[in-house]
Amino acid sequence: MTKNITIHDLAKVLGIDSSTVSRALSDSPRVGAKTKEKVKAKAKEMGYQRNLLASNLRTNKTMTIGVVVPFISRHFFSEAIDGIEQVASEEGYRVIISQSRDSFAKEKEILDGLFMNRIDGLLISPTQDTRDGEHLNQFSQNKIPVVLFDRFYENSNMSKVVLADRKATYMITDHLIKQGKKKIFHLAGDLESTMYKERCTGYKNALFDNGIKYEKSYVKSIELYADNAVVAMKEILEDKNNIPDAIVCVNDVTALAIIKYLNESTEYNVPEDIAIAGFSNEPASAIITPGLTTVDQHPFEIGKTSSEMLFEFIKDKYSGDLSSKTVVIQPELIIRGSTASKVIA
Amino acid sequence: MTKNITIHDLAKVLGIDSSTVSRALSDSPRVGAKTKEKVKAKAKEMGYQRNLLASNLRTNKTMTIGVVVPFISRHFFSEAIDGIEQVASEEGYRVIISQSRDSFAKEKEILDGLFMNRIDGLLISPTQDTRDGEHLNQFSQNKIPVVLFDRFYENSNMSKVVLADRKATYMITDHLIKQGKKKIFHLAGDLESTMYKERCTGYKNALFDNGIKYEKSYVKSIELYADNAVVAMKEILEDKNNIPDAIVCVNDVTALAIIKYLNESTEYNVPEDIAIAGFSNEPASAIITPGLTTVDQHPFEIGKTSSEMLFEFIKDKYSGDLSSKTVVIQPELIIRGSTASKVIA
DNA sequence: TTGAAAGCGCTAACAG
DNA sequence: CTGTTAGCGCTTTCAA
Repeated sequence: MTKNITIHDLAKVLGIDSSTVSRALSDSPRVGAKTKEKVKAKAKEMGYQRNLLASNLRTNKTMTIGVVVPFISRHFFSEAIDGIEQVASEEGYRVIISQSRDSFAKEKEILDGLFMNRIDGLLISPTQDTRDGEHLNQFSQNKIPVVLFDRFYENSNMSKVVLADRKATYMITDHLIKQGKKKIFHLAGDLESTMYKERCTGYKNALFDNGIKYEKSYVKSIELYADNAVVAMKEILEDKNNIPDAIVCVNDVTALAIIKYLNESTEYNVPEDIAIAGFSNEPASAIITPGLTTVDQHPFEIGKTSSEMLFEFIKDKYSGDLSSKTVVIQPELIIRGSTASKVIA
Repeated sequence: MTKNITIHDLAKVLGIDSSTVSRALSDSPRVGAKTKEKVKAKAKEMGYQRNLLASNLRTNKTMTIGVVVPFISRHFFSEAIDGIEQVASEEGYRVIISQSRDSFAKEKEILDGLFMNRIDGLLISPTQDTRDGEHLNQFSQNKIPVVLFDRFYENSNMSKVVLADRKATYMITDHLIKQGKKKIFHLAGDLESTMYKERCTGYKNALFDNGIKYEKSYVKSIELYADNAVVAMKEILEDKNNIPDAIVCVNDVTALAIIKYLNESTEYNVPEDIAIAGFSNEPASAIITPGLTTVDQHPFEIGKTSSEMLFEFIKDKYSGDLSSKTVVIQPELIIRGSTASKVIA
């Protein structure tokens, strides 16, 4: 191990004090121009690389933010991370990314680790099971700003950037109604979760505003995997007297699976017999035939916005209150063939 | 800012020395059981959180690895990162993830930053433009292990985990030939890049081994975006006397775009008239109709394997040489409808 | 404009 | 089993 060279090594070689070297390297105005040059030249020559561990310990800043998401590889999160990383990198910050795999215990562990590493700020999209922000207190108490994004828990007064989930499903459902659909089912996720509850509410509200009676039995709550969606669809089709003419799915994966299933293995066609709508605008939704009507969550923008908010807080550290702030990102309805009305189709 | 409490605070309260506290907290065998308990209880009571900056500075280890990829949100990389993060987390390491956006300058900047943060190991999938490993020397010189994954540069003697790219396109091309295709084009990427060159070689070799003459004009090198693929396809179709019966695309995005274009806007159908094959097995390739024949790169496994290799090196730090090691991941041919032969179709 | 000196919070000899 | 002591490499008063 070639010993890393330090400011003391530089100082010795140059015959000056290490504090001067330190100042020179950080462009302090309190050091002579010639000295500065000499120091920098020597530093480059000797391949000096500042030890940020020492620097951070001293200054109690790390220029690093933590990001915690349930699953890194999910389209939504990887796009959001892209946005976060971009902003952070412009601000000169590094990003530590961890995934909780939707385990509350792991999330807690990660947060402790990040705290011990003295991150300057935290962006987190909490676990499904995260029902309160107890484990985030260590950050707030030490004036380390926290911004939640996408997911959050109720009664939280922390700052957050979220999608107008309710509005999104409202837009979709309303669109279906305008296409002439009457019997609209909703394939929901876990209704204990704030997010899926909101989406369900959007669906209900759209029905209500259009004078359509809400039928509780039209809402099927499942674990959101492709296979489960097909199973649920089969069950729905068993009641021949009660075949839906549209289904509002709470994500794209289930919607895509249902389209494939209906078109390839049943007598029902999409969209002629049953219209299908998804949620997320994943890449595949533009590829399938017919194209999947869905809603774009603008994940990159959510990441970017939450990250920008975080840096506002980081910079305001001394000036202001870290009072709760909420930004709501607007969904965008993407209309494709899977919900075309019979007339148009 | 509630001042963070330190081992000294604990020591004072308990009336013992801070070094004993330190030992107790790290479960050193050289401290009494009762003392250990007392210390730990007090630590929990007072909400003590170890300052890893100080610890790391002292031990010269950070329990952190760096990961650098061109684009975080690309399916391949986000899956690979998933694998990396999983292994790292099991090993008790944190992961700093950065994206170079395929800019060599940014990559260099990132690496300097990671070095200054004294990461314990580095996983990197270099930029297209990275032609040598000069900027990686600071790591190797300080015995910080580096593992390249997916991409690498030629003449590098660094350890790496890569896909058998050449074999992958060989398998695809061979499959097409077995399906009776004779006039097989290749839609390639930048042929200056090692990876795309390899893929092109696989295509050529398969032709050769099957006694089919290689026609230089059948290889079109483009920037790999959907739009460009369609443009290239149009150009190809202009020569009515020379319509291909199959196209080996160097990625899925271009293949998907071409299938959509051919089936929706031309007289040619996939696979009856022209068979199309992709590369990557992205989610959408299973969704499109017909399904896209492609090759799975096992990105998660590539990430996992490279990460495991890195930790081997990290642990071997004192025992052994960091000699160059290469693991080649085998591609998996995924056959779907887009290359079905006329007979079968 | 520069130097001297202290200390961030922790760990690890060494000593007892 | 526990305490003393030194120091990781840096920044930052304070003094000159």
